[in-house]
Amino acid sequence: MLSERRLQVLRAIVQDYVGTEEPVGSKALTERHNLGVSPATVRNDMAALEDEGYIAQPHTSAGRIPTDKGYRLFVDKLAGVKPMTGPERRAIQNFLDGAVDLDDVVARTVRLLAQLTRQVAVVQYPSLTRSTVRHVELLSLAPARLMLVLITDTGRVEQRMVDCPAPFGESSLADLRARLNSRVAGRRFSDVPRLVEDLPDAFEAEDRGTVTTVLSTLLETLVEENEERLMIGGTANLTRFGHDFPLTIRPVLEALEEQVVLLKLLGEAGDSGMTVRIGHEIAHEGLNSTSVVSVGYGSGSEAVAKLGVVGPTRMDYPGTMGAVRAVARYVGQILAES
Amino acid sequence: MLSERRLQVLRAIVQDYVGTEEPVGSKALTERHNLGVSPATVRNDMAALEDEGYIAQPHTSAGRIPTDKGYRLFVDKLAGVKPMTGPERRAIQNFLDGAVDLDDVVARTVRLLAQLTRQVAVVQYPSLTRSTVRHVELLSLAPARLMLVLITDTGRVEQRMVDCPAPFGESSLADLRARLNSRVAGRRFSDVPRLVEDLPDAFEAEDRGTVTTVLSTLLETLVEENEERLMIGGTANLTRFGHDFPLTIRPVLEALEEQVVLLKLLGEAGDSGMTVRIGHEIAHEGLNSTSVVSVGYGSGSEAVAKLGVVGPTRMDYPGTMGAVRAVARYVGQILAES
DNA sequence: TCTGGCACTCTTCACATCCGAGTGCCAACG
DNA sequence: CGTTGGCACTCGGATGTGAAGAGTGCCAGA
Repeated sequence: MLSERRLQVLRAIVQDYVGTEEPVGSKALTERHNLGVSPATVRNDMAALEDEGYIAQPHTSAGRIPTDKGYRLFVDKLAGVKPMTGPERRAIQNFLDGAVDLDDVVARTVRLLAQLTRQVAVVQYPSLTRSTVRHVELLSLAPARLMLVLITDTGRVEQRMVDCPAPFGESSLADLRARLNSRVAGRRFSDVPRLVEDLPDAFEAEDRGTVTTVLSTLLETLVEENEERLMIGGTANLTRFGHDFPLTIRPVLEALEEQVVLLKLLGEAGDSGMTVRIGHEIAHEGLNSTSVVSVGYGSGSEAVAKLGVVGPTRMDYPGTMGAVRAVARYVGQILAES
Repeated sequence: MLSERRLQVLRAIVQDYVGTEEPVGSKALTERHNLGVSPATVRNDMAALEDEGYIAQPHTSAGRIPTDKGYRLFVDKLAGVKPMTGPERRAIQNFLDGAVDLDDVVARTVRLLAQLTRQVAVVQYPSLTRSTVRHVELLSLAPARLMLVLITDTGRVEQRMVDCPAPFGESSLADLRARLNSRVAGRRFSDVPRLVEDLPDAFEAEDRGTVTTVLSTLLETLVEENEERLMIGGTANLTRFGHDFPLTIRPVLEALEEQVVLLKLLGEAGDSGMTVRIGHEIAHEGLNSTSVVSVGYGSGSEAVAKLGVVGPTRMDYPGTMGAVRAVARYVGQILAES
């Protein structure tokens, strides 16, 4: 087991390395942190830490840098979440309050996160599956062609074309619209299938085909999780990554363009609380030298989507976690209000 | 005036430089292009071209590279648009045909353009102002709260909340909905203001306030050009830019995140035909070492939005222009069908 | 007007060198 | 047993030198 002081040494190494971006040696450590021991002692501790795999040296006769395992220990045991200051909180709130619609909320959130953390921000649009239906609208575009519009409580709107098997009269349409809304408005998506199950029975035989088609289109829309979208921003911050550019940055940019990868990444994170994944803990190869800090956010007590940042493993974890948490909280408030 | 051969020399320089990314010298030129003259002659021509500002040498005793002015001449006079091959066209069409909705069309277009040109692709969502109204829907969310949903012929949907000055009955709502649609459905956005001008007169005094509010919200939505969105992709291709990375790539990434900049850029381009802007012809500073090839696309004969690519000034102009034009054409077809 | 020749300029690369930061080990000390 | 100072050792990075090569500009001649 690692002694208390060794943990302190590890913490100091992480902090210094995050600050300077350069391998940190024993002498510098004793100077910048008053550990109360000599460089020689620190060297012994470092050797032990290296044996355990928490730190490594890039070359012989260079300082040490933390390994993924080292960062993991740092995040889990050695560091807390650095709360935002009062002015910062206020700035966040002000900035988000200016949003006019859902797109704008998401866009502002991305910019805010990117600015606060100086890293790449990723914000998932509020997901359909966990939200509730505000309204379902049916429009007749042509005798046998309908448009289905679904409006959610988070302000999201989805539309689908429906080709009817048979012409569908205006009165039937009004009837269906009314019945549909009385059953599903205000309900959670997951409850909808059950609620509309027997709806076709209420209609004449000739309309039943159309009703069934409409319903199945509606259900498809509801479960269409792969339609989940996300917005990313702050990619320019990638240029602060390392000094050996093209190789470092390209795979990350490529991964960021693969929305599937990002969605999977966010999806894998625990549903509650903040999740930090470090370096090789991330399955995707291109992101092996990055860390991802993500958290769920939502309008109520429950998360409806996730947001987070992607940055170098060498990042300021406490600060980043603080910013992510704060932003998620305020976005949740904004969504609840609207 | 430049002689015919000097123009050929310029063309050869551009082609070689685009291919090799290295300054091109007189000897290499005569070897790769059979100009029928000796290196010494080419040297004289090069000196003349340099005097005129079409080419420059990075250092004494290096080959020449084209200047912005040189590229401009090349694009205007020396090169055509390289058409896509048959298989390429088919691949484009197949890929775009798979799209399920507007978002998907745009997303696919971006990916396609990025892949074809190996550069950064920018696609503007079909703009509101030039399209026509398919349907306007009004929903009552609360006694004095409406939701206005606008559906365009390009499949785009915009929604807005409307707070009414006074409660608005269901029958009035149905009335307004019907009147509104009979007037504006199928009309162009630009005609809408005129068409609904006298609509409030048809209502009772008590409802007039609400009707006016609804109308002004509708008009706001129509003119809200700043709401114009765009999608970008292929940023990973930036890593192929130059070898002196961070400095080259950062300002570009920053500019790409400023949607305002990009929208302005696309907006400035001529309405019809393809526009190529090269290097310093672009006002925005961060994009001074890039070129932008853009073109309008639309469902009919008229453009409803623009798309294009951003790449290094040293790009394959004929090929890029061919890809951009082809993609724009097919996207137009897809939009017209849906 | 084109061509071959020639001297000149610079960049690039490889190689050798030097300096210093940082380590590991060891013997001594409390 | 943990801590400390000393010391030899290792490498990486910076610096300098020299040779090679590419490319130019200019000039005299066809």
